[in-house]
Amino acid sequence: MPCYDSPDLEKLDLITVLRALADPVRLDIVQRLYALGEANCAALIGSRPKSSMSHHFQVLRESGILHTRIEGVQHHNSLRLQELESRFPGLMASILGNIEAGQLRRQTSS
Amino acid sequence: MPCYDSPDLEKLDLITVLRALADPVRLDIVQRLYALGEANCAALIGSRPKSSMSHHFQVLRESGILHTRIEGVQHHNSLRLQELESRFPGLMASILGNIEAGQLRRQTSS
DNA sequence: TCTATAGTTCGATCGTTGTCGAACTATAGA
DNA sequence: TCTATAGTTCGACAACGATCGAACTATAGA
Repeated sequence: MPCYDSPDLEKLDLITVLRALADPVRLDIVQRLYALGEANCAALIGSRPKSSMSHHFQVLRESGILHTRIEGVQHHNSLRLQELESRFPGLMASILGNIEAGQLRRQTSS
Repeated sequence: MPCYDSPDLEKLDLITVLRALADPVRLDIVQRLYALGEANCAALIGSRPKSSMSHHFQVLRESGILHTRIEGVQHHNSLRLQELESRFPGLMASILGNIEAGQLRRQTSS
């Protein structure tokens, strides 16, 4: 099982990112992941089947939104906020703005 | 032919807006519309068939991104930047940021 | 080595959406 | 009233994407 290397910054495509975010399940994953900081898949699945969620994680990974760190049998997911901010300034802040305004800038500027 | 009333601010849905933007043809329309300020359909069509473009305009209208002012036989389209900014702060700026940074704030704060 | 756990891959199904030609509607101008 | 123009609506088709069960892979722990 490889280490899921994330796509390079300059390869991130706005359409791809928007499409990845434009799904209720994935937007929920992104927003909860933001609240949690880092989480494994199980913590984000809820009641949906694993195969469905695995698909959504794959879309988020391949679009560059999500980074997956493998530790043993668990996959720790986190948002690539810095990379996304430098590639598409303000985008994630506006998406996450509904949750808690202002926190993203604080988090990414460190 | 009715006057295409735009959906109310509080009815705008983030998923719907993101889905509307997550299409290359529509994102192109939005970006060119931003550059032009206001334009009729013909000015934005390019080489595509009218029926395809009419579909995209409908999606953009119904999602709340676009406002259509009817004048005689022509439909004048413009972005609802103020409304979008107040409903989803920073979203359109980040989408349009690739084009010309800073101009959106200047335009919407007037 | 055996089992449980975490997550992926595969394949099928099904609803959604983009595309486009053809017919239609409505307005402006001759 | 006739014609041209601007754009919509309809219907068909194809492609894509979400969902989910079942089988699979890989690691941790007993």
